[in-house]
Amino acid sequence: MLIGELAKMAGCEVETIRYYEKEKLLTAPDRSPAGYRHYRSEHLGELNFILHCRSLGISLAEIRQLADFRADPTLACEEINQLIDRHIKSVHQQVESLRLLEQQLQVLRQRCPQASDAAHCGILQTLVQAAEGEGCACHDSERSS
Amino acid sequence: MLIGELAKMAGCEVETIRYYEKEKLLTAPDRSPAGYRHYRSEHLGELNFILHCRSLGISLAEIRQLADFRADPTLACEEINQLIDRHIKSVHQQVESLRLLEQQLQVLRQRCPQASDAAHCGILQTLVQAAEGEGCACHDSERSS
DNA sequence: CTTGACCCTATAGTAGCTTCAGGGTGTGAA
DNA sequence: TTCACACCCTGAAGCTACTATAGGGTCAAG
Ligand SMILES: [Zn+2]
Ligand SMILES: [Zn+2]
Ligand SMILES: [Zn+2]
Ligand SMILES: [Zn+2]
Repeated sequence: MLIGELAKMAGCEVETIRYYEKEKLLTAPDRSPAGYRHYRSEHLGELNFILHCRSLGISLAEIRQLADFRADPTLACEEINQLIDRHIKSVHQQVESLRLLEQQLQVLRQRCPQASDAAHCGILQTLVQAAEGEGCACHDSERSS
Repeated sequence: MLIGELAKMAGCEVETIRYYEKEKLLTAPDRSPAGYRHYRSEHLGELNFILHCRSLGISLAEIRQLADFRADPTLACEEINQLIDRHIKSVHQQVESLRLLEQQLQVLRQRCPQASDAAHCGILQTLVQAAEGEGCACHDSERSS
């Protein structure tokens, strides 16, 4: 299987595969005399493992760890669990801060209910006033709520 | 006011200020004979404007646009509103996808209720099986829900 | 006249790819 | 056979928004 076919089967870009190989996440395949990479089904498994972890937002460094645990399964379950726990925590924090952000943006958006020109844009006014240290609707709502 | 004082007043790093100047977000200040940057209160306003926008997750490219509207306020309120609307939409999408991600991670986590060794780690097993194309608890819960 | 806190520039590093430049390979058709 | 075209290769640069590092200059106090 050539790299383009592997990419199609796994649903990723050719460049991504080469990148994972360079980063030593994917074991290097055999090469044809012309230098073409030739993959087998085990490579598809490896690649899917990486892509699946990536779709869960797991970093390449963490995936490297997981792959090591996979290769040497005598220990480390506890570490795997902790890795996922840490990850859940950080995703949760991201969700919380983005939700706050969304609220702040909506408050800001309401400052300009109908469009006129920039001189009278409530959004721009709010941003400029905040820069002058006068407090802002968006971040003040955080305290008052 | 020297760069260190400005940084302290605005609550950012000195390097960040120099970076914004290089990116033409901040107007270049006068220099002392020795080459030191000397800032005035208007610079603090500019910098606070940028930092406040950044705290709302607005990109530097978008801040550049907003600063342009601020400089030439004859038009463009509608564009400002649209910029914020687009931004709210993208933040909202991020929140949604991260919430889904958190759910998936929690499903995955439950596959390993108690630690033993990696060979029996439900998390690792789930990830490996998913890579073999057998379907996974984490992403299948998406469909079943 | 030296110490230490500050300032300067230019460059490289971060994450996870994507894109580009500049070239080779392999196959089907004219 | 020779051409076109799709695919493959490498190495380097680009993306975001900074942060860090190297190597040096300035200034006030003691
Ligand atoms: Zn407006
Ligand atoms: Zn605000
Ligand atoms: Zn486990
Ligand atoms: Zn899954």
